[in-house]
Amino acid sequence: MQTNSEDRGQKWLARGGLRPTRQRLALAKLLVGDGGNRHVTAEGLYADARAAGEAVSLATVYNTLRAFCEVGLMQEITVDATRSFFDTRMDDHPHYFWEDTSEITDAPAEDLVISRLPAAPAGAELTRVDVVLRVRHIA
Amino acid sequence: MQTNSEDRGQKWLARGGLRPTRQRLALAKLLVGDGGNRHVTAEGLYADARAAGEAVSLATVYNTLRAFCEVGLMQEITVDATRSFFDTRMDDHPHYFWEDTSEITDAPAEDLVISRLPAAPAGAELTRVDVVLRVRHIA
DNA sequence: CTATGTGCAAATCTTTTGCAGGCTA
DNA sequence: TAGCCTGCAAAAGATTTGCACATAG
Repeated sequence: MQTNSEDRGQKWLARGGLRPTRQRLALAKLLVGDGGNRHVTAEGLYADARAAGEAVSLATVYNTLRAFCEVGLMQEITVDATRSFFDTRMDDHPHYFWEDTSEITDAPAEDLVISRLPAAPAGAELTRVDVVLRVRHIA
Repeated sequence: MQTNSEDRGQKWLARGGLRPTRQRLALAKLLVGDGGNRHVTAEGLYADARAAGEAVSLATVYNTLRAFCEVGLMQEITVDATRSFFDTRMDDHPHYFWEDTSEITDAPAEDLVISRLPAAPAGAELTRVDVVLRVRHIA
């Protein structure tokens, strides 16, 4: 129901310590309102917001996604050199990247087992391991 | 020696079935002349070419890298949303991405063992598995 | 000779930024 | 009220493209 998804967005936003402005609440609701994880591009979220009748500018969508990432509410996923994707799920998990439609979906983390991993080179520390399974719809 | 690296570039180019123009030979020589694998950006290779005294335009570098990828001489690596990287090594291998300097280096493939991998979703086929180890220089 | 390839500049696309006005705490 | 936010438009980067000229086969 509506109220529930609004609450969820509000709490989520509060967790990041960000001011609950109208625009941020609207975007938060779109992002976590239904509970599921979303993988969005700035343009895509902007389109969703407009479709939902929310008045938000594209620049604000960019700034807001960036802000959400900075406070640890989301993370950026790099799979396509031409577009940035953002994920509401914060744990380290693998993704499917659909090359023909440029979409991202979660891959089942329990089905990925890395039994050996290269160590970080001397003088370096490992910050994250990105695993992207590139897939394509069968013709 | 010079002749050797020129030969190498020439043969490499021929393998792709591309016409050996002056510009392509120059870039090929820079890319595979010393035998090692290179990870370059268009801007970076352009700078190298100019430094080597080769007259090549930036647009041609872009077009040429794209052409090399199309004929299977190189592959694009996606690790940074703002820049495209190209790799002369064609097998599927992991990379280190240095977050602080935006550089890419090869990670030892033998140290990566994936004992279980998520299957491609129904109706899809797996084309590649990208593994990027993000690292950072220790302060 | 004909099809490709090249170079320049302009165009495109995504993302960021400057600045004036608006709103939360 | 003070400081953070927002929106618009302009700026900034990276990459691509149109078109006239050059060149490999």
